[in-house]
Amino acid sequence: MKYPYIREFSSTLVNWYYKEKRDLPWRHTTDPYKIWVSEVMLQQTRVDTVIPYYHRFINKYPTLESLAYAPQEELLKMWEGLGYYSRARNLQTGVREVVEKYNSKVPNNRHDITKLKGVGPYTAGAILSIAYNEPEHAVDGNVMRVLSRVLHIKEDIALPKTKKVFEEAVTQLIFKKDPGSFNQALMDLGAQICTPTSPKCLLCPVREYCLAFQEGKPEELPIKSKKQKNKKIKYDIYIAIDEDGKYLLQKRPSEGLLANMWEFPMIEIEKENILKSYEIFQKSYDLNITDFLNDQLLKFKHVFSHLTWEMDCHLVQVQKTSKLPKDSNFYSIDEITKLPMSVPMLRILNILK
DNA sequence: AATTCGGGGAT
DNA sequence: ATCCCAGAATT
Repeated sequence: MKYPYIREFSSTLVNWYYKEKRDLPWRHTTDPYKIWVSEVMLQQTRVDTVIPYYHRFINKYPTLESLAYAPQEELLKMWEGLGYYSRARNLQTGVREVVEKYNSKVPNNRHDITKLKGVGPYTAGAILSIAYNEPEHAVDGNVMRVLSRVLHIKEDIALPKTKKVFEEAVTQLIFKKDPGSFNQALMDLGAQICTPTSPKCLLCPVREYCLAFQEGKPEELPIKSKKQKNKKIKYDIYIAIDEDGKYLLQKRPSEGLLANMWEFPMIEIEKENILKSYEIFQKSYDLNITDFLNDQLLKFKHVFSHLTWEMDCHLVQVQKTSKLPKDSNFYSIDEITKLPMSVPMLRILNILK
């Protein structure tokens, strides 16, 4: 399609951004490493959530090298509560690649930077445009919403191939004097004005260039199809205390959900189970429950994006055993506090404190 | 192309 | 409850 107001749209948008942009921590630097950290944290995560994590993370790991040499458990602890923990592991992998293969210089072209672990099309474009002033697209959900309205694009944004349409659009629209500001302006507009529901069109600096506003129904765009189904899994959680008052913890596998994070032992409740869950627990950890201290310590749900855990927590006294399974051990509360744990496990830990 | 990965805030 | 957020990796 032809969109006749490219120059006016782009300069108007950027001028609005210069005047109205939010004062965010990562907007005080052009260090590609720090921009990288911020962009990874911001993946599927709100600005307000990221800000305190960003400060603490940069304070702890101010340089590529400091992150490259950090112990993974310490890194995960820094990421604790932020979610999508593979982002942290992939970021460290990517940072190590830069230190080793690129002499600690973050690549300044899409070909090389996209090869880095955890750096996809969006993050590549964000780093290149913001840190290196390169005219590269950075299309996220925000940008697709804004441009679906401005350009009246009715293709399903849930389909992977649709993103190309927006990437090509940005490539044509981008403000080449200041690509980083242009990309961030699109996102700021999406966050503050062109919101998912009830967009503030009367405050929009580019509404006279917006085809959806002219059509009268900007809130009906973008079009997005699929909704994911949410499976439920029930667990009995065993908070097991030994004779020394220490608690049994299990480290999760190195792949999959909450990889390498610690948790109180979880026994999935399945209908076809013949044994009671406490029997399975005793058998798996090769120990004996000597006392059921509290069979209704805490019962709650935790909702992930693609599944829900229903957790029933039991406090039990156990006899210490010398043959615990791999990656499990007894720890004091102080020791537990230093280990990375998921939010539902932190909730249990808080009850114990 | 579809699924898997967290968690929280807005509606 | 539902949506969606400065997405990427895996299948």
